[in-house]
Amino acid sequence: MYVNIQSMERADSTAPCCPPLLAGKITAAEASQLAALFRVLAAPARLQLLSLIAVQPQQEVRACELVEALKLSQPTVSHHLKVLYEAGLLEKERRGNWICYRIVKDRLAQLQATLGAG
Amino acid sequence: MYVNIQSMERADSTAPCCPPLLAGKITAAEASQLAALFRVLAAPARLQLLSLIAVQPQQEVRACELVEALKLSQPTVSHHLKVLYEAGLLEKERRGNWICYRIVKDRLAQLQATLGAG
DNA sequence: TATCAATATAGATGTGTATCGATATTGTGA
DNA sequence: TCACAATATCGATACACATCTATATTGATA
Repeated sequence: MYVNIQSMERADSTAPCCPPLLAGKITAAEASQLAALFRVLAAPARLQLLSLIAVQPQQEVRACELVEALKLSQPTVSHHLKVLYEAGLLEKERRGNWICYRIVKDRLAQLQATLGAG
Repeated sequence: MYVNIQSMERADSTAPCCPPLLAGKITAAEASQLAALFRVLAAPARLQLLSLIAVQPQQEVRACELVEALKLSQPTVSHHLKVLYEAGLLEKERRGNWICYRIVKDRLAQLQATLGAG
């Protein structure tokens, strides 16, 4: 029972994503949802994107800067940004020709919380 | 640059696994290692296994109990337990005919820490 | 409106892995 | 030593997805 992360609905980053992993028996559906989120983090390129965005002075980046930094093709970077966005881990904003991405820290904190005992 | 999780060396769960994701620019190698760890958690069956082990009164389970609980074949469960073990997330101990698994909480805490700002 | 830069989508390809049935291994006890 | 139970390994299959090139879309500006 998998959730295809390439066709995920945009996550609601205000709602808690999942119950703590160790605090009680999770259901198959919960496991599937949580696994889909971890799958988003299970790609080196996406971790590098998050890291790169986090170290920016303004905490945000234009997509084109990330293409240069990652040494991956523009479509590939665009794909990864979309996956992160749809997982609720990034938010974006158009500024003229550019699209600027920021990390949604709350969402990351939620995910972090699931690894605790709750 | 991927790390094949099906042929991972047993992780040293005493050594810190990875730098915090948001505290500085991580290298491609660090991203690859960390992604491999998240890939271990990116399977619903493995999350259910962790959850099931965590709720046991003694915090440990025999493998055969997990087969019944997960409704997956015995070889499949054995495979997932191996992946979790090699990632350093489980430890095991033979007791006669049985093999008992326990969660390595420190390892999980390390992983949790990487999702923070460090 | 036409052009250009930035970003997104489409389609194709190769690889990793979740799952299974069949079989091997290992340890216990008769 | 043999039979049985628990676990692990093997080989095959199907599918998700990371990546690419080519192309479409979008917004700004001349």
